[in-house]
Amino acid sequence: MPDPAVVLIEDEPQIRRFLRATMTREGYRLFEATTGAAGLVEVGSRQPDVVIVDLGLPDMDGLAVIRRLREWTDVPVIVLSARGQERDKVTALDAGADDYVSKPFGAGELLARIRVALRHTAGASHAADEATFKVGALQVDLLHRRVFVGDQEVRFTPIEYKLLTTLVQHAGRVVTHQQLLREVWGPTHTDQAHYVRVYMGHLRHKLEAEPARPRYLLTEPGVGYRLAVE
Amino acid sequence: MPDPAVVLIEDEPQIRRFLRATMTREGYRLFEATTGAAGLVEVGSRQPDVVIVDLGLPDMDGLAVIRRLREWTDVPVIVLSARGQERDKVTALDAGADDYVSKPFGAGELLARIRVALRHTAGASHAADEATFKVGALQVDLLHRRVFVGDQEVRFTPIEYKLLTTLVQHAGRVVTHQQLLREVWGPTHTDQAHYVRVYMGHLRHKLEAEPARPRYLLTEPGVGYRLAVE
DNA sequence: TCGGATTTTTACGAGATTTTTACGGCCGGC
DNA sequence: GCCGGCCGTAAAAATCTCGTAAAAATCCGA
Repeated sequence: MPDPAVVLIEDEPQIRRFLRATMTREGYRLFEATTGAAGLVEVGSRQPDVVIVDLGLPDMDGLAVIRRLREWTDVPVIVLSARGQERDKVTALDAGADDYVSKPFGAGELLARIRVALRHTAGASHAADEATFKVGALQVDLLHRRVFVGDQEVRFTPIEYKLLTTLVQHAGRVVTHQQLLREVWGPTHTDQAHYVRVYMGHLRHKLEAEPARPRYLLTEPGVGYRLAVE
Repeated sequence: MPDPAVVLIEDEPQIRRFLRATMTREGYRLFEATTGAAGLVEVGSRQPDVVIVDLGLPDMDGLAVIRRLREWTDVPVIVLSARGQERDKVTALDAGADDYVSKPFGAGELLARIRVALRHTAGASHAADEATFKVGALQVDLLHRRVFVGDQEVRFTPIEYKLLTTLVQHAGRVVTHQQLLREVWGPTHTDQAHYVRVYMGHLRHKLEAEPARPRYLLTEPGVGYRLAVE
């Protein structure tokens, strides 16, 4: 493996300088971003092996950054935070973070936790996924939250988009009604199976040339739905 | 997934009691060991989804436990420790631990970190699950829930598919009517033996070249059915 | 607060699936 | 040979699922 790449999303110059020094000394390639928005772009373009994100960012909540990342990548995310409250930790970890380090932290500990994260991805091959999914004329840009059919952009409501990305993450495999309800509407709505039918109708209406004969959004009768792959 | 299994290696009765209460309440199956040696045995026999190990054990160093575990398993290990020194954390993490929680800790944080560990293994098994059953021209792709005869895809209703996969899971062995009814229709229908005959007919009609002379779905008269292997 | 967008509910017909029923053949025991 | 149980097949009946439309409730930004 070449030197591991790390994206650091952090606004405090002091901490950035400190980490830049340690990380480069340890042989990491470090890419920095000072806002959440810039960080998301950086992760998309650099495809790093680890992301370190501060919870207190100027433009958007660090939690939102984690959730946006998790829409399209499984890259390990380590949270830095000035707040050491248990509630903050639980929220961040459940939002998709892999580790949580409270400030002030020691360089040694952070580096050790980065090594743990790298060990994890060494086993799993798909550390850095592709950020756009394509099949036929359909194109889903998970990084920028944009969807195209041919060169025509299609707009979606939040639930429609979440439903689509859930299918994208399991593209080619069947996703059960239960799974979709849990992922999109939360674990409390797993009995409202008709929600899925209604919204799958919306998606087909917007994406398919012939909504009644879907090419991408396939029904698996009695089980759930499947997004076609090439 | 059934309830996740956790092995706890910890000598302090107070902490054991505390964790026993919280973990069972959260729906985990907890197995306890009070010494490192017993812990290693417990992990070997229970094959848990997560291991929690205290660094200060009476018989052997917690670090040694971690190293011994890493000789043969990648199961996530979360370290509990009274010592919060950075040096201890680095040593434990580099020895193979996946996470390090200092005492005193909150139940919420530990549970959240356990969920992170479970997420990791869920993703890993996912990728490794390249399970497809083959015999002759028949091909059952369990991961994608697709079945082929030759290169022709065959579609199945939920019950048909469940019946087929039940046979696949015991391929080469006889599966009794009772067993099939219990697995497919649930324990309340074990007296409707003709269901199996009707549906076995469907399967043969869809899979066999000559349904009357089955090559894959064999009848074991008076007992049940058997799926042929090479 | 208003108006539009979005989500949640409700209803229903077409079609697929499951369940039930019926019947004919086969085989071993009597 | 006759009978009863087991097996396979077919088809009718009951039930459930899916897609669709549209009304009602809710949310959200101006």
